[in-house]
Amino acid sequence: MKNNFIIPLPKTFNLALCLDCGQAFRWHNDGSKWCGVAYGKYITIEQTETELIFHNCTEEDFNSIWKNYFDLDCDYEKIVSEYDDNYLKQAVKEYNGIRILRQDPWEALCSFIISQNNNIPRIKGIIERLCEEFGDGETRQKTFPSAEKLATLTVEDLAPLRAGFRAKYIIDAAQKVANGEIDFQKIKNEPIEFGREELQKIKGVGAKVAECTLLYGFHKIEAFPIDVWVKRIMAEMYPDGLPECTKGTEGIAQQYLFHWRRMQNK
DNA sequence: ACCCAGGGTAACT
DNA sequence: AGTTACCATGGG
Repeated sequence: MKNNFIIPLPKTFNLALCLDCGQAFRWHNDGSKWCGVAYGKYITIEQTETELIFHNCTEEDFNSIWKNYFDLDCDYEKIVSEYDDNYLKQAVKEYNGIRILRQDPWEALCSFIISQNNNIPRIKGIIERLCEEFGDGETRQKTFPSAEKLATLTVEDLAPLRAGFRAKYIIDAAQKVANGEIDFQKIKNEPIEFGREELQKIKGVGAKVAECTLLYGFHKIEAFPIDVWVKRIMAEMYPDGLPECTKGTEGIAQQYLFHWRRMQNK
């Protein structure tokens, strides 16, 4: 039985919002704790009034995985405090504490390929079946299968996922990543425009999926994915474009606006 | 039964 | 260069 690792609740941090605002698809709430897998590790996390509790977690795992995953070195308070726009201020007022998770690039790419023309509950289902079928580890705690693993499979092998027309896109992405045709290290280091062009060489990856991959998988926070909800936001609120205060951190504004606008319809 | 979903592709004008 | 049908599947 390992010990828990506990830190004071960071400023501008809300665990439930981070994990359930449509950027990551492998987390679920069991009542008080959030359970999920990232970077090959299963964990349960709990947010209290004053603390963040990482259950069965060593200090080493916190420092090498979770501190980075939750982007704890980034000063979100400073970023959202510079919003001088009424819509953004309202979104932050209602949903303060959303952060852009630093997800694994391959998981982000594969997840958002699956997301196309799909709804979030079903995206989660397909990804869950993908991990259960082809990931490693214990049931319900399996790792996200690597590109190398998926590159050995065929479209027919993916039938149990019920991913529809997306199956062929998953295979193509896995092959191009596994054989080095797509170089994640270079995408990480080069300006965002390189990643945009590179990722769209994959079948089934267009502007939007590329943008999501760059934002969530490579932490290019200037990326600005435009899905049907953001399209509505732009038409309804920003016909002349985003306000100046979001320059350079458009992806963070996007996440607040996306979640805010989606919640309005419920 | 119907419309829609964190879109992309290919085949049209 | 700018539209549009079609793609699998299932949630609401």
